[in-house]
Amino acid sequence: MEQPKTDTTPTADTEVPTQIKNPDLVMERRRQIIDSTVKLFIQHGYHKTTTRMIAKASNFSIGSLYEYVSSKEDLLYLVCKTIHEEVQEAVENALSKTDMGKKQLAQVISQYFYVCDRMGDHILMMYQVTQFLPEKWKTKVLTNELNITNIFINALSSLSGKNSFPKLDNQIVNLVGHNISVLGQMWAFRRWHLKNNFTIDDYIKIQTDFILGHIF
Amino acid sequence: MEQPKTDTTPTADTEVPTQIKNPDLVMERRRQIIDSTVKLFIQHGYHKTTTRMIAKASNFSIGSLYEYVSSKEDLLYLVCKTIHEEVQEAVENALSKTDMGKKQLAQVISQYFYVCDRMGDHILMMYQVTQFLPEKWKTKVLTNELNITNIFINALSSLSGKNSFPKLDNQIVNLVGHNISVLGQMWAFRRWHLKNNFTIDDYIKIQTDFILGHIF
DNA sequence: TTTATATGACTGAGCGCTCGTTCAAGCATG
DNA sequence: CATGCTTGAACGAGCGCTCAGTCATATAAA
Repeated sequence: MEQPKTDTTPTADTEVPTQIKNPDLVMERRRQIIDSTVKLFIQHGYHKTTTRMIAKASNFSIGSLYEYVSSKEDLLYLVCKTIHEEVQEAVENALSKTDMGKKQLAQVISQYFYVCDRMGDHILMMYQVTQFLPEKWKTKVLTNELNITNIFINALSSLSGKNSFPKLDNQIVNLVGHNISVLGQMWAFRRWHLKNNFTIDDYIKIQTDFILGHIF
Repeated sequence: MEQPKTDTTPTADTEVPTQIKNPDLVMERRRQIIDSTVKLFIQHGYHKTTTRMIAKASNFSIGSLYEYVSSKEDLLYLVCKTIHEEVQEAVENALSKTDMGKKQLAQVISQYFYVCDRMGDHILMMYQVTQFLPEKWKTKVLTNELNITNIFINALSSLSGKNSFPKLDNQIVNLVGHNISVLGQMWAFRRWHLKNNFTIDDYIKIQTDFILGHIF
């Protein structure tokens, strides 16, 4: 298994500094802050969401906010990280239930696409917002993104050559993994059109056929 | 043919107001402005690009800038529109060369993907920037995006049922069109990973196989 | 041809405002 | 009293946009 290790220390990391001594308090407060921030970012975007709005929505003063988080950019990073953790967990859950046989690939795809449906707002927001991360955090966030894609890649490669699946070259497996990842996200970032023409179940059905090459 | 009509009045539209009387001058100056703005937006993003930077890069005073363009948001719209026109033209060019037979679909995909490679910066920028458009303009920009996707959809549907292609249901054609569109753009917005692992020609080769169902 | 006037492109200092961030002072707990 | 947490007024950099004024050129009058 080439499964890359993902550090999933919930959010108590020392990565982002804080003035507060009690680490439990930090975790609890940051939860609150991140939760309200996610909502605000989804609703207004990064720039139109002010630190004051965030403070108010989390029932803090701005002063307090800056005790728990050192800058708006750092907060943005925490937000991205939390969302990725949520997606990753959901996907891994879906994966653990099935043992990668023939039709199970379709299962995994389907589960993942449901996650994308449920978290559409979050996914869209991530697309819009990663650009504002300082380089240091951007790299980390892209790594997290890659971690999720790697789940598919690993699933595919564990399948390659078995159960009437053709033996697939690494490059192909790699790219197909990315395709699955992106076609899921596409449901989020093209929903302005897709939701008018498909239900999520239509979408899953057709895309699964598409991915598995049943169309042409 | 369900080809939707696309208004391709270059950029002389009355859509975006100006104080300047001479329409030729408006066209010429706006060209300059849009050109430098595209570069700046690609380099710094929308928010970090100030109107003063734009003015300087176009060899104007800010005052003058605002004679030709009524707000930064309007300018953003002009930028998006111009890029879409460029993509659309390139795609239509590619399409007109081949007469939609069997292998020509692969040709079109390949041409489109080359456009996405060449205009990667622009495509990425559009993804990051559409969110800042006022609703009125956003709708128009999404329509332009759809126009491009429709080129693929029309190509596919003119192909459906002929030349050993299966007869495809409308929904499927529709979605596959979007998939082609997005898989092209993916080369731009995932290049942080893809460019390390594929050349554009690798990418085209594998994706074409993928789309045409030759993989599984 | 010269002079007076009108036009409209162009200039850039500056207004009004927002926003991220800080810090001196307050409060609660042990 | 000390420590740890909270508060919100204050700061100042930076932004989009305006507007009173300049200047080159075109037109009209003499």
